[in-house]
Amino acid sequence: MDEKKEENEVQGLNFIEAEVAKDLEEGRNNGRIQTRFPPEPNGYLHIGHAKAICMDFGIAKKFNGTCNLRFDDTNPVKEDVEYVDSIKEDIQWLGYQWQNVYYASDYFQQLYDLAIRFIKEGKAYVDEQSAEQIAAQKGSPTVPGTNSPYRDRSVEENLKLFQDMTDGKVEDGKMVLRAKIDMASPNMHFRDPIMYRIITTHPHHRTGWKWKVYPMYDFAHGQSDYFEGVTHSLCTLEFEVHRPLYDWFIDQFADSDYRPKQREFNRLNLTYTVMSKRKMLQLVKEGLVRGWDDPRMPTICGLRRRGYTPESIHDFVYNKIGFTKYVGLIDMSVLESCIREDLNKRANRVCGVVNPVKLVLTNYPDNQEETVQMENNQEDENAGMRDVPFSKECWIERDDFMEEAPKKYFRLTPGNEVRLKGAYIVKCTGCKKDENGNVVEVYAEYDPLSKSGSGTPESNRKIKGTIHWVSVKHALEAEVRLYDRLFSCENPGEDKERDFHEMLNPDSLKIVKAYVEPSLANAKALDHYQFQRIGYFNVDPDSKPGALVFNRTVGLKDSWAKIANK
RNA sequence: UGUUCCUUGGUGUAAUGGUAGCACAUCAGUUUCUGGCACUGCUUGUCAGGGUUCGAAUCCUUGAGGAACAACCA
Repeated sequence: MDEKKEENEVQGLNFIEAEVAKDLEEGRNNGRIQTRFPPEPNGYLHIGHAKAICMDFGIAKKFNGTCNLRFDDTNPVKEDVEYVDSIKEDIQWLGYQWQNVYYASDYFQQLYDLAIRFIKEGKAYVDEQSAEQIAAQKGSPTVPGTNSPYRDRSVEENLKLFQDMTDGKVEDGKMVLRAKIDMASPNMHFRDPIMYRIITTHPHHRTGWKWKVYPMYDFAHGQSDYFEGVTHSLCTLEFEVHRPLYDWFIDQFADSDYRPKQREFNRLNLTYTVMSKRKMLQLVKEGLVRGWDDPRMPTICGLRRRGYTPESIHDFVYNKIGFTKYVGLIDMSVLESCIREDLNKRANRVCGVVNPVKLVLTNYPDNQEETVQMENNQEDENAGMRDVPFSKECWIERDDFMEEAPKKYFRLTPGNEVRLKGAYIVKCTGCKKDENGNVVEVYAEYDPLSKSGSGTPESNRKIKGTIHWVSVKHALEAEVRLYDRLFSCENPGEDKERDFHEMLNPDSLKIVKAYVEPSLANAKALDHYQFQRIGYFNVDPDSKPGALVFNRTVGLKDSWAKIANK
């Protein structure tokens, strides 16, 4: 019985959750669960961070623990408050709330005192070689390193020199504090890792000019976890090699059985985009995108502006990609299917014509107009109906007319009938072309008895094709931004041969003039819609009444395009 | 020729010694006043060899392939 129950509990847990469950069961750290999300405030959060956020906050939620936000702000050269604010905003938008906000810089004094203790115990020394010399002595993964000539200084000398570093008496780069461990260790991270370096050129965004020495990641992260009482320090796979050092540092000074546990999971890689901060920064700095929140960026703010919902991202992370130790590459189509699924339920349907051509109903009275009713969302029974004006001339998609159509083309072509969504059945009679052969107007005759919902036998006729439309007289002009993948190759981050710029998709953004139905006049920023038969769109923050701007979040699946391409 | 980690359909992920399943993608249908949604069905998989076992994707072993690590970055 008990065995059965245990099995059920382990079901559906990823490997990290399973380990946490086990720790809990064994009473590790008094049954306490505490995690942290530790971003460095040197860039905007991206979808890969969203995965880590779901893990860190999700574990705390699932096991009744707490999760804190801790900024890993140990390098003032790169960090800035600008990023602190955006990071907080993005986490909350994703639907998570931290227990406390902490900063690694909160622990600068504590870390410093600990460094002094290491020196006094003969476990750290001041090295005054150049970065190049130190690197040369490190050896390589296959060749052991050699000891620094300064490795065996006296405690007193080390203490004095570290004090000089602290007091700003030493120039940047002239001295570092290193842990004295093992220059021959097969793990490179044990070859006397640097604990402190001197930075006097930049003020810290929180401590100003107070400190001249700053701790390195390996000496700051694990210790911060320990000071805070973190029980599970979850991070990505590249830190796996750091784990023995993480444990080593803590073992040197821990005074109880409590131990934080670092565990690693795979980071997210997505096709047709890049996730490295360096490359994203390059995209922004070089103006290759319009900013960190450009809807083509994989940033949280970019996805938000693009029309992604927190729910869709959560579904993607938890139910679609999972957490493992295998470094894979997720197809963008998986993310796209998540947002389609979410928006299918919540986005109201509207008519928007993105590539317009005029349709004239030759037998419809010239000045007549009328109102037809359309369902807002047939996937949501509470969504209701709306009125849409109809008249003799309508904008329709260029793609919905072909003078000479192939088989299985169910749209307008001379002699063929289609249903104008929510209105009438019309029969195509021809078109007008300009001197270059471009279609400028399409002609059709409507069947007055076929009005949708009228219940007449004519209205109930089965017509193979239904197209959307917007009355010319009532149409609102809108700017529509059609986004496509940012890169034209699957894994731009991996391709070291080709230049980054060459791999960019030149058609990642197309801006078009579109016509939308008048109900959209007061659409608010970030509102989601489905432009029927076209795709999901949301209102860009640039949008204003009278100057509407829409972003294409993602297109609808288009099985006609597949047939047509064959 | 070091250390650590990884390898299940095209992609990602389940199966925790006992029926290899799911999602996305693909293909073929049904349905449809969205060529959407929904529904049905097809195809495709345990990296290789050896061992333990009544039974192995799972445990052991050898090999192959891949990743991370040589920043005064995190």
